[in-house]
Amino acid sequence: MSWTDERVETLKRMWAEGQSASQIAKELGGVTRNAVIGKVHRLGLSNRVGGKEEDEAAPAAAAPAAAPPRVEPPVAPKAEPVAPKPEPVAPRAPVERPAPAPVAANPVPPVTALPIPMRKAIIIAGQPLPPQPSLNEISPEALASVREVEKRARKLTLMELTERTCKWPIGDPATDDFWFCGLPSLPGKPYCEAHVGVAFQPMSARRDRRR
DNA sequence: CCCTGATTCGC
DNA sequence: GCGAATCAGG
Repeated sequence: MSWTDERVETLKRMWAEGQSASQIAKELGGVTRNAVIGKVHRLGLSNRVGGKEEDEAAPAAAAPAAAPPRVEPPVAPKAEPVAPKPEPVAPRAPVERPAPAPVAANPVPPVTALPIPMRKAIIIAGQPLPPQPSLNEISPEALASVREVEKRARKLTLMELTERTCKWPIGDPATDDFWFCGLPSLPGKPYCEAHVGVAFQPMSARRDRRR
């Protein structure tokens, strides 16, 4: 494989989006993460910050101003089928803010109101999300197992998931009370043993249990 | 052990 | 220019 314009473009885009070198390498295919990192450096965009190099006289303080973290509209936990190019939900990193927006419009800045910033309830772009079967469709044994396991869940965030961590979502995506199981996933499966148990069920058992 | 990016250096 | 090997770290 060679670095065609198109591949370089993809590299630049994903790197700008904050994707890791290994993720980019997987997307591109035919290259290792080392190759990606090497290319990144050669392109001179290793330092993910600063749109443009040097300029030391940087404005000492990037005044807080605290305006960006507005409440995001709750993202519907809809399963997104894996497509050749899963991309749609990636939150574009606002490299540059066009305009500060009408800050003055707000009479009294809520100093004490501290909006929870990190509530990235985004949809995973890897495997499809589990159907979250209703309780009466899960066998009592599996259910007990899952509840037990969820106490030991590693509570990973979306960004911390890898190919071998359980991607079973726990909690309400619309709140901060949300994380992913994160326990070791079964080889080739997106979930850990317990969650595979509730994710993949024989149709017969499923029908028998359904109301 | 899983992962991350940074650097080196033979090709 | 390329990227495997290696380094340094979480």
